Amino acid sequence: MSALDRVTSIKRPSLHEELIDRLRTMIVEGVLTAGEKVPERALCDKLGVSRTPMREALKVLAADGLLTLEPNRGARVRAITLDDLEEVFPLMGALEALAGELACANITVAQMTELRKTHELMLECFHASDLSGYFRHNQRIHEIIMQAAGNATLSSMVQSLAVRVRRARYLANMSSERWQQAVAEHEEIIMALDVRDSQRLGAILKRHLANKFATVRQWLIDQENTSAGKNL
Amino acid sequence: MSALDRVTSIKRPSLHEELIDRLRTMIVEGVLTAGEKVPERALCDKLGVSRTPMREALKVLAADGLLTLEPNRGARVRAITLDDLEEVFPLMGALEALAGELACANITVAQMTELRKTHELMLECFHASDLSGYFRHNQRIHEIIMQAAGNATLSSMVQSLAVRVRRARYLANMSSERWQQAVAEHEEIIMALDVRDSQRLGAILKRHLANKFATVRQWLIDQENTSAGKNL
DNA sequence: AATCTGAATTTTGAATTCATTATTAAGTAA
DNA sequence: TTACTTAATAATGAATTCAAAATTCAGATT
Repeated sequence: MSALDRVTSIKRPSLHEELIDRLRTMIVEGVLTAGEKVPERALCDKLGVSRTPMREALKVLAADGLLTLEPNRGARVRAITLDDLEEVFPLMGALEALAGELACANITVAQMTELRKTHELMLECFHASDLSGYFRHNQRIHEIIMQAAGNATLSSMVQSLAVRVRRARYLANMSSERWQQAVAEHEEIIMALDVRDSQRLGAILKRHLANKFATVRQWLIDQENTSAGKNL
Repeated sequence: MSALDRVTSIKRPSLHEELIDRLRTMIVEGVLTAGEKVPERALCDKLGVSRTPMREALKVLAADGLLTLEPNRGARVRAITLDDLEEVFPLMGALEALAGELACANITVAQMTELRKTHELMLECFHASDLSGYFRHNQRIHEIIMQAAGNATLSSMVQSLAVRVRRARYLANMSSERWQQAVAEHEEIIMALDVRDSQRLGAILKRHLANKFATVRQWLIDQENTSAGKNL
């Protein structure tokens, strides 16, 4: 095998794919807020593309559940409702549980090491009350588990659901007790993975998600009360 | 409430949505066979639409995993590989299990009645060796359970995965023992639902899917052996 | 003033056009 | 022949154009 074989081909992602990413990010970060109409023309001008690839991207994001397309009336950012959350969280729970079970069977030593390392870093952030750092490491931990599960289809499904939930800036809403609980759950996760107890890990992850749901749910309720109608 | 309120608005689905359905069906029914390049121009002519909505549809189907887009080289129908099946079936198992658990909590008397009725019809087809009738009723049973679960997000995810698997015409491959086993599993499903035993139902459905996997897997292996390389 | 009507404007859906990149075909040299 | 160029053709990706639908807004009517 020559060194040339390792040279990957130049990939210039097509415009519509780039737009899918850009728009998704804009939605997650709240640049495009829920309920709002997507200003197609303005976005095209701002991003320097024509309407064709933009509209292709909108179609894909709509199929993914981030937007709704109203016939002859353009796209709207889909709002997160309580009903949505009640649909999404049991699903996430089941999928994360599956990921955990698969990870028990497949996780490598290197991955286990990175997991422990990341967990340590997360703990430090917790003790330093560094919420955003905590969030980052927390996310990474779930990524490692998902990666260890080795199921790309599962991964992309969870990813898609996670995006829908992540738009909620619910973290600030986390009580100190809830935060402690979350950390404790993470300890359990590591332990179960350590002894490859897939049944237990699945159960923990399901519970972990259920508890997370309670936090997000409360955040959403608070949102609706403060800025009536104008939810995320 | 006046009678006018019950008049639903006229919905003319946009071209690209119609195309998504049409193309999906063509892929499931094998009109477009796996590995094959999607003849964009020809399809547009045949269906009487321009390339714009067609390409929008292709983008969506690609995001859904039915096609792959090769830059500057058009779309290809994604082939089902053994690896794919090994990813998809545990997922389907977990999702169907979740659907079963939710259905236990939510299924109505009417739905339970239809379920029993459909099960009876399916049994008749089984005894008459009517494979396609069996397939239809079988599919309907899973639909009823999914409907009873009352989770649209879950439903659409399972739908999307099911389409990917359904392209395999694996049914003809089902041995008489396997067929009997499948029927027995369905009896168990009905019983568990009857007594609302969600844990057991979940387990049965997971097992049911695992067994189905074995059948599809064998079908795929046979395929690869008979028509080498030219798989679905 | 409040509501209704209808023309002007904007936005959307889809066809068309255009530039770029692949594919095929034809010709040339070994 | 076989391999290698290069020209011709076809396809793809994206911008533009055009028709249909929605929205806005000025003026009419009560």
